Formats: sequence, structure tokens, C-alpha cells
Amino acid sequence: MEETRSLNFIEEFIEEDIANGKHGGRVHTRFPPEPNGYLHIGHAKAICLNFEIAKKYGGKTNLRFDDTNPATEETEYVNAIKADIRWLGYDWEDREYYASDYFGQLYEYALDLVRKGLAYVDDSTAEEIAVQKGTPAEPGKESPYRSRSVEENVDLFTRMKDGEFPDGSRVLRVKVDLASPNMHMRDPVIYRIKRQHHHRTGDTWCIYPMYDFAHGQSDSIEGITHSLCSLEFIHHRPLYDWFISQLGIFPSRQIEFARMNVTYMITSKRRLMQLVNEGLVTGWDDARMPTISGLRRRGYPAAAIRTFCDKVGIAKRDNWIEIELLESCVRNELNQTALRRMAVLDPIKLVISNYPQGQTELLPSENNPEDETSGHRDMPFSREIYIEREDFMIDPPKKYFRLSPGATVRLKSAYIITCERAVVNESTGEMEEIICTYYPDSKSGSDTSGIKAKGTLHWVNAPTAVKGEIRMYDRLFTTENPLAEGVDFLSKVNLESLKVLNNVVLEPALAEARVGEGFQFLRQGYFTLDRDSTPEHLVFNQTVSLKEGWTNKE
RNA sequence: UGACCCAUGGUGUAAUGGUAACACUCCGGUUUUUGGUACCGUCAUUCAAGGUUCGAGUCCUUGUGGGUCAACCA
Repeated sequence: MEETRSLNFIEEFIEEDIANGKHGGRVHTRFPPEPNGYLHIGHAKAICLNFEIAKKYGGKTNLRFDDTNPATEETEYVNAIKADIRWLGYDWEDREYYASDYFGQLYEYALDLVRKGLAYVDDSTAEEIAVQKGTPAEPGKESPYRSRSVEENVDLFTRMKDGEFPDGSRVLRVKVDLASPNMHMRDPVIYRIKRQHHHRTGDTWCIYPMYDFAHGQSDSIEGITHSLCSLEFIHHRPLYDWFISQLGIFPSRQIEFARMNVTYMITSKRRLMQLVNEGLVTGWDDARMPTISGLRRRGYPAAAIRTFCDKVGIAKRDNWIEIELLESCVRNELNQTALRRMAVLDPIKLVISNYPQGQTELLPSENNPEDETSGHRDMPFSREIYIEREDFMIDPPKKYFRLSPGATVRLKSAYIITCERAVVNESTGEMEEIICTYYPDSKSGSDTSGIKAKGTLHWVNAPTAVKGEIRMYDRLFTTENPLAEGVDFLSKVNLESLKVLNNVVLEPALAEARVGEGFQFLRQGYFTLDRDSTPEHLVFNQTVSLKEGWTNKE
């Protein structure tokens, strides 16, 4: 049975190109990050799209760093970006490229345009050029330097490259169409003078190409057949095509799709950096951040992110993806793969008064009911255990299936117990422990008691409990769209998005957890061991809660 | 008030001229030694108005609404 999936509009274009025999049916895409920040969930969509579409059509995907602005780009980001893409599960093999690899070629292309009389050196200031460009409603005006001779332009551009002029004093512009309703066609700047140390080319160059002159040509040089980018570049496409045609180089095709918005998230590198700099999060990989590194630390599996990027779809309309879809993908993945463990987040002691003093038995408990091959582990059980404080109520509401005086529940993988009473500290009024009795013949797996218990509780054996810390997370923002107009997004940061629980007790098997490993803590949610952990102090991040079926709405 | 892009349930994506599908969310139910999972059910006549057609979510026109574009950023 093959599931027939409809094509998205990009796949339709590609299949059309293949059917027409374009490029011999070859498909080659690229992911072109600028190494000036960390990758986020929005980049994940682009990464998945480019790699998956190439895979689907038997093609390849290049990784290309778009490093044409040395003022903001750093090697640190290059390394982080590569690690994130690999973690997501994609491999660019030996095709790791940099736009800066092409600086020489790009310079030759520019010289070619100058010689063809299609580019000129402009001495105008940035402000003057902005004025010359006009407005969307009025056409632009010619720069006084537009009519320089080819010889003079060749001379001046060469000297720009040779470092004879100060930064910002001149630019190279291309002669396209000053009357075009498309602002990008009004003689765009393609080279600027900028004495900045470049992370790869060092001080070799003092002129750097602009995006429009670097991106498309890089695609072309690499033989990229389909250059997928976000909608805001749609106005650049005529220029993209113009360069290809004037230069007579390999015709890559740019196709634009809508980037996604995810509720309660932002995907602006600048604003993400603000969160870091203002100390509202602990870093780029804070588990609340929408960065790939943040999601990873939070415990979101790469497979879940890939599924999410697939389910989100590809189209051209503005869209708001509900964060619930992402969480659903995460739960679905973790439900299949995460080992079940027990942890009590807010413990209260429970004493089984008729259980033999000093006795301990090992009770087997399944590692994952969704995966028969996952086996089981043995959980120690004795007279004193911990249960969740919220699993006991002196005076319960009608449909409370948990413990209360006289109530009977099952301890998961152990025995059925009945609550006798609660011990309250007379001076503080605080509940100190719960006294219960158990039914020896109700042991899990060999229950002959015939007793029915409505609720099942998770628990941790007291003498062997491992203490730990759990970081509980909530959405980073208080509104679905923190960038909605009228307010500063920083005022929408949820100041209660992190709650640290320091009094957690964990079952002993958890001492063997590895950093990044995901578990389901029964009845609580999914958690992953944080890198802040030490053998003496385990720290778990809450990845996502379990879906809540019942809530105590009095 | 220039040009370009877009318009299908609460959200996202499908339906490629033949009578609106799938997923998430929400709400209700069945099963359950996780109030999880699984399973079942409820929730839209497609922005508006004209037109073409036997037939329009799909094609055409005009509106309306939303978005994008005027960095020596990418």
C-alpha cells in the first residue's frame, strides 16, 4: 500500500522541470545560512525542505555559508550551525562551501559587467543613493556618476579592490532600470568598501559583494538547480535572473515559499540575541529558546522536528503554526521511544503499615508498553515510599481517582493499597505522611485479590530514592505573537517560564541516564537529562508534559 | 495612494473544472495497572460581487482584506 501524497507547489515546479528535461533531470539544492547567529526552528524548516526534496528526486544538497558581511560573521557560528544540521540528521558530505570561496570569481564577474558598460563606480554617499532611488511611487534619478566611461570604471573598481579608497567612499552599482517599479532594479549596489577581517579570507579583500551579487552567482557556480528561499526575496528574483542572463552563467532557478510563524515563538536572530544579552534566558541553548540547540537541550528529538517540518507544509500564504502541533510531534515520537521511569516531583512519604519492616522486594516494570522489545527494569519496593503530594486529598472532589482517607488505588507495577489516614504536623499544620495498608495478593502480574482500583499512582521507594533537580518549563512568551504591534516584545516574556524543583526523588535506574536521553516519567511527562548534571546531582529538563486528561476544576 | 505575493474550519495543508480531505486543537465517548497511548464521534459549502460553464474552492473581471519591497544587511 503506497500512500499517495499530493505535491506541494515546489515539487510541482521540479517535476515540471524534470519532465521538460531541464538540466538533464538533475535536482540540486542548497542550504545557505549566514554565520552570524544560531539556527532556529525556522531554519529547521528550510533545512528539511532542501535536504528532503533533493533526497526525493535523487539529488544533492550543498551547505553554503553566505559569508559576505565580515562585520557580523564568525567561525563560532559556522561550527554551531554545522553541529545543528548534523544533529537534525542531514549530511552535506564533502559539499561544504562558502560564498567567500567565490570572492575571486565574483570580482571577475563584476569586472565583466563593468567592461560591458553595465556597472559603474558611484561616489555618492549612501544617503544620496537612497534619494536617487526614489520611492515606490516615483521613479529613481540617475546618479551623476552613472555616465562614467568604461575605462574610468575599470580603473576605479580595480583601485577600490586595491585599497586606494577609504571605507564607504565609493560603491559599484549595476545599471538596470531606474524607472522600474521594483526598487531592487533601480541600480542596486553590488560592491562596497569595507576593511574588516573576514573569518575565512582574512584581510585579503577590502571590498565585499552584496547579497544580490553573491547569492545567485554562488548558486550558479555550484550548479544549484532549484534555489529555495523565503517570500521576502521574491522582489529580488528579477535581479537574480538579470545577473544570470547578463553574465551568461548557469541558470539556477529561485523559488520562494512562505516562512512559518510558530505561536509563542520568535525567529528573529536579533531579538533572540536580545533575550540572551538581557539575561532573560541563560544562553542561545536555553531550553526555552526556539533555537535548534535550545530545542535539543529541551529534549525535542530530531525526528520529531523533522516530522513537524513535514507536517507544516509548504505554501505561499502567511501562516501561524500552533505550537501544539510541534508538541504533538514530540509526544508522538517520545511515546514510541522513551523509556518509562518513575519520578516524584513533589514528594510526600507514604508508609504501608502492614508491610514487613526491613523487607525489600524487586518488582519488574515495563520499560515501554509501546515497544515490546524494550524489556523491563526491577524497581525496589519496601514499607516506605514517596508519592506525589497532589495524589492525596483529605477532602476530594467527586471524580478524584487518587488517594484520600478510605480510598483504594493501585501502585503502578506493585500493590493495591487503601489509605488509612494522614499524619499532620500539629505545629505547622502540614501533612507529613500518609498511612496505608496493602493487599499482599494484589501484586502486579499475579493479582488474585479481585479488588478493583480506579486510579494508579506512580511512586519511588524511599530508602533507595535518588535526589534530583527538575526544571519545569512553560512558554517563553505570554502571548501567541509577542511581536504584535504596539508593544515591546520583551514585555511579553513569561517571567514564570522556568520553575526549578529541587526536592525531586527519582527511581534508582535513573542514575544511569545519559545526557540528552529522553524518558517518560509516568503520569508526568517527558524529561531529558541536562548537561548541567553531575553523578551526584541529576538535573532533568521537562521536555513536554503528558496530555492532561483530567484537571481538578473544583 | 506604485509594483509584486496571498486569501479553503480555531490552526496548517489538500482537493489540478465533477459535489470539500487529512493532521493538530477543542469538546464528548470506548478501552486502559500511566486521567498517557490507541480507538470512535461532533466542529467549514471555500473573503465578496459579477461572469464563463451542464457543472466553479479551482477559470475570468472588479472589489475587499492581509503581507512584502525604497540597508554600502542577508
